[in-house]
Amino acid sequence: MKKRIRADKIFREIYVRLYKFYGPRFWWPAKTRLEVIIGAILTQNTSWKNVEKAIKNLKKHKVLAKEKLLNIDPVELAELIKSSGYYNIKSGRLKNFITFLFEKYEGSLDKMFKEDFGILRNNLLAIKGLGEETVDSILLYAGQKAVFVIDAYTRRIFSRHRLIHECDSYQDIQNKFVRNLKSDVTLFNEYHALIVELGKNLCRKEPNCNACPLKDIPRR
DNA sequence: GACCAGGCACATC
DNA sequence: GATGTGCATGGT
Repeated sequence: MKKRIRADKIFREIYVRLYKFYGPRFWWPAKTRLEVIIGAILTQNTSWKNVEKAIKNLKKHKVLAKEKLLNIDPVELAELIKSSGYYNIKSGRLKNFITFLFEKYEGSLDKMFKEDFGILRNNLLAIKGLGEETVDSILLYAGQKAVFVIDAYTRRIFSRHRLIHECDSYQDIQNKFVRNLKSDVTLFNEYHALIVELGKNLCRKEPNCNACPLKDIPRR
């Protein structure tokens, strides 16, 4: 009878392999917490390169500031973030977040992140346009909270190794990561960033490529 | 020109 | 609860 390898060993091994292969990712690629949050919203179903252009444009027009975002006309904002796609929708989503921040936390990210974790996560999820992935990215990368972010790459890669089912709910997949890893902000930060790196480089083009750092990870 | 990218809301069944 | 659709640019 073949001995079944413990899931936590595999989750750990995948992390170690990716880290050795790609090295630290220094995520999130942003200078401020506000920039992280804006990036998290703009990158919804969009390549990061297109988001970078939009953020650069916001900086150029000196709009990358809370009060400015609060007061700018949504149509004007949409124009500035055009390169990130879905610009009308995303302009509204940025507005929704910033309005929430001022109404609930007097425009202070410090106050917001001092909120009880469970309450904050639910508050953020109640904002129209912020789903689980966006909210968890904000909590982890802007708020330094130990939350594991699940995205399309995570689903694809981990279902391929039969550690999850691709159709599992977000919550189910997240629970699986949390159960099998030490709860640690730095680990969660790096792990998700490494998954994205792998996903961007190899995942679609050559799923069984020999150069893949996970090529002989045991499948369950 | 087709396909994809670090999602989400909403309609319909 | 599952499934389908609209939102849109820019790179390959």
